Amino acid sequence: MNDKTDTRQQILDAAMERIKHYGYGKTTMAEIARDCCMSAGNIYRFFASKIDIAEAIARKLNMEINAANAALARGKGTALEKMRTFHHSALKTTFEKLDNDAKVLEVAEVLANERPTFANEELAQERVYLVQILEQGISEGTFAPMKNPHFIAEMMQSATMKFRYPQLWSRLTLPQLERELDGVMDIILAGLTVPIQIHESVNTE
Amino acid sequence: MNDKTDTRQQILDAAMERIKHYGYGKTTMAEIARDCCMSAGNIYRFFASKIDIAEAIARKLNMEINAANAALARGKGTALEKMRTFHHSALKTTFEKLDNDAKVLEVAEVLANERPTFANEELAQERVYLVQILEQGISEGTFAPMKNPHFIAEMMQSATMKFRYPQLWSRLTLPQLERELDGVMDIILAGLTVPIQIHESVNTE
DNA sequence: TAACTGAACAATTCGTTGATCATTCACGAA
DNA sequence: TTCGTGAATGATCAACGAATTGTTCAGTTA
Repeated sequence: MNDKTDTRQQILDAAMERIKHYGYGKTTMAEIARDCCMSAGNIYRFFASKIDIAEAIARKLNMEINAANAALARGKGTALEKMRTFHHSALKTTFEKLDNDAKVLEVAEVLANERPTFANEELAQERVYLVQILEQGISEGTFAPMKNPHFIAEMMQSATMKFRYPQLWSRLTLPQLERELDGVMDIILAGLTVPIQIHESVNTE
Repeated sequence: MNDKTDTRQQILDAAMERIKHYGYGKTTMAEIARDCCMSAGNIYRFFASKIDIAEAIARKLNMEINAANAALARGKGTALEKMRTFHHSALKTTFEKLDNDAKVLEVAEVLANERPTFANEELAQERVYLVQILEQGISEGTFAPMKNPHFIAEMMQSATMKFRYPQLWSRLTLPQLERELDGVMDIILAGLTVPIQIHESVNTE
């Protein structure tokens, strides 16, 4: 059983190395196999398809981010500070990935196309930490009590969606984006200090 | 001089008709010319390029939207109502365009690539109306006085960015999107009732 | 039995070629 | 001069056979 996970890991390492250098598209199963001194066919005993290898890699990277977010959520600091830090480091991580090696972005793009639910899983996981921070803020008295913190977390993700998609940053620098994110957070955090009004339905006709 | 604008308009009409039916890519200059009983070369006496025709069409459509927004901004109703209506009709318009004929979206995409500043111009125009509504809200006492309404308007656009890009709506229905937009607006509008705190700088390291 | 191979197959990409199209321009008609 | 033509040009696109690559599987090895 340990053999099995070892070989699996070996394949993942070889794939990660190649993808970092050449990108997902230019990395072939035969090459990954050669790096592992095995046949291409044998890889399929460990991964059902090429895209599954990419997914496994992404899942690993995300686990690190989630661990950092978990630490942030339960660590020292006010809920306000944590909220800002949370979103700022998400932005910074994405930006630096884009800056250093665009290869990571290629994987993200392919994954978004072929595994449409994967990004949603990630967002759902992130919301767990957002809810923790929201609840801390409520018990601190910074945030007004809210009926459904999970829904609020979803809305926060919605409002900061722009900062997740490099395609939407037409030539903006990191400082510009950070300033913009700060502005959005100013409004949102102010909004959370007030009891949220349930809106009346709006007629757009 | 009137001949000139007439011919120009004739070209625009023919182009719009063809693009609506066949899309931008599948509409050729020769076809537009034929519809106008002229040679393809002659079109270039009125438009510098094919993409300029698309831009002129988009500019025309946007003028209508801007007129509606201007009417909304100066019309009856509270600032809160107007803010919601403003964003809801933007969403609804985009959604319906997507639903009815995806051809319009093709034009938007090509335009975004070849005329990167065009979308920014549109956003800037939209902000003019947002600022008017914000100022109405301030004088009504609904919104807290703010140092820079124009910046706030920019942040509102940032936070509602998701609702402008159909590519980000992975199979969401209009009611789902509307509910989400309502949630985001709930938080933002709540935030605007409170004096915005200037955030402290955040260290993400 | 479990791990693995390599040939076979199907799907996708690639490279070439011919056609189409946007754009230009020398020239003609009004 | 103004409005227009239509042929020439170079860029882009579509088509299609060839090559590459992802995936499967009968069979070999240990």
